[in-house]
Amino acid sequence: MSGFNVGTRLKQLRQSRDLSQRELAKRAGVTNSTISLIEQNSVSPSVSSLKKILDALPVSISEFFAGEELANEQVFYRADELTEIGDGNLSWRLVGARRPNRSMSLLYEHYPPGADTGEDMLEHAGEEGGVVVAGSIEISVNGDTQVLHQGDAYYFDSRLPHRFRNVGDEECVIVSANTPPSFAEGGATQHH
Amino acid sequence: MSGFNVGTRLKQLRQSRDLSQRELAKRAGVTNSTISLIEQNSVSPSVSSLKKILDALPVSISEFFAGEELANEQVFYRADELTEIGDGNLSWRLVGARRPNRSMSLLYEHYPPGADTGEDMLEHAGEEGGVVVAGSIEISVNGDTQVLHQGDAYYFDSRLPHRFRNVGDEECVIVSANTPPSFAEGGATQHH
DNA sequence: CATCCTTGTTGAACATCCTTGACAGTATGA
DNA sequence: TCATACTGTCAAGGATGTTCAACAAGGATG
Repeated sequence: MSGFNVGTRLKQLRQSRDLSQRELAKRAGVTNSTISLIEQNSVSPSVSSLKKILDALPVSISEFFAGEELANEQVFYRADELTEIGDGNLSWRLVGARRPNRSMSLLYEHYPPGADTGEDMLEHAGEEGGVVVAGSIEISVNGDTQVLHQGDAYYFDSRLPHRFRNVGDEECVIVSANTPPSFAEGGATQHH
Repeated sequence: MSGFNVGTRLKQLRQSRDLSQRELAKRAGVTNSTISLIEQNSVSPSVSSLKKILDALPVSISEFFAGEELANEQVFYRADELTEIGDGNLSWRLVGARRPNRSMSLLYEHYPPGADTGEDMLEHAGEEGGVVVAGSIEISVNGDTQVLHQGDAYYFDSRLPHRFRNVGDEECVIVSANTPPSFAEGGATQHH
């Protein structure tokens, strides 16, 4: 069952946009037969063909493939069920399992006064964003440093070097989300 | 530039896991030649082959393709900069632009007492999760109904029918994240 | 040094994907 | 009714992806 139903997914997307196989094919630069065969799962398209087709919808490839699996998973998490991944310095509570087959990870972060994410700037794949729920925090992204207060928010590409530090004198609470899940790997070297 | 560098990306992933082409090929059930050719971008693999290979890493296909574009985007958002998308009934504040080329959307949600997401159950592609920051909320997912309080959290596949309702007598505040971005499409019909 | 193992690459054969061009089914209108 | 235009499907062959088997380069061992 490695196949994943590419055909059905494509058909849904095409029909939701009210396109005929021929119309989509024309925009994508392939033939209608290609679309037909793929939709019937008669062939497993090459990535290049699929990309051409998705570009014409338009739908990103990652979007196309997002949202497989995941069912019969835990939905609700009581406050004391969140997995603690703090290191004494600061407290991060992860919503859900540590190696979830999920497209993002959700964190409930608590920074005591003076806490930070370490000396080095963090850089990793994915995107992250969050909302400051209480207190204030100093965030540096790609050389730009700002202090955010309650109700403020941030969002950036995690490949940009970044760092968090609580420069206030009260605890800072942030709810944040990262994609792809940063805490998926076993290693503890990579924070945030 | 429709190609996207599949080969380089695969090579990075393989090497980061300290696998040889032959070892990965063996686990994936393909030949080392296939890996070699793909990594050199000499061919654009079929989806089925690529999936076999990624399964062996393991890396999800969507993860593999995630993280293009996005740079020079706004990073920090002051509380009053969040785009309001409430409908009088409840207040949702979106972190970032309305049609971002992003892998998730981040929301600062405020449910007054009695507010809900409407009569019908919501169902859409993607995943969503959140943390209750203040107050309490009743959430139904796939027939399972729970009341979450401050510090509690949730995470589920958005294709499962779901609904939110504030059954308490104080405002409920939630920070939530959705993927893929739910508010990407222009239509206002689809909530959450 | 030779030997052995591993690495990644490549040509020829084979398997699969993709296009060409035709076909049947349905709907609209003259 | 006939014509036209649209829909999706399919067989045959050309184009592309994949395998098999051989090869060269590098490291380790003796």
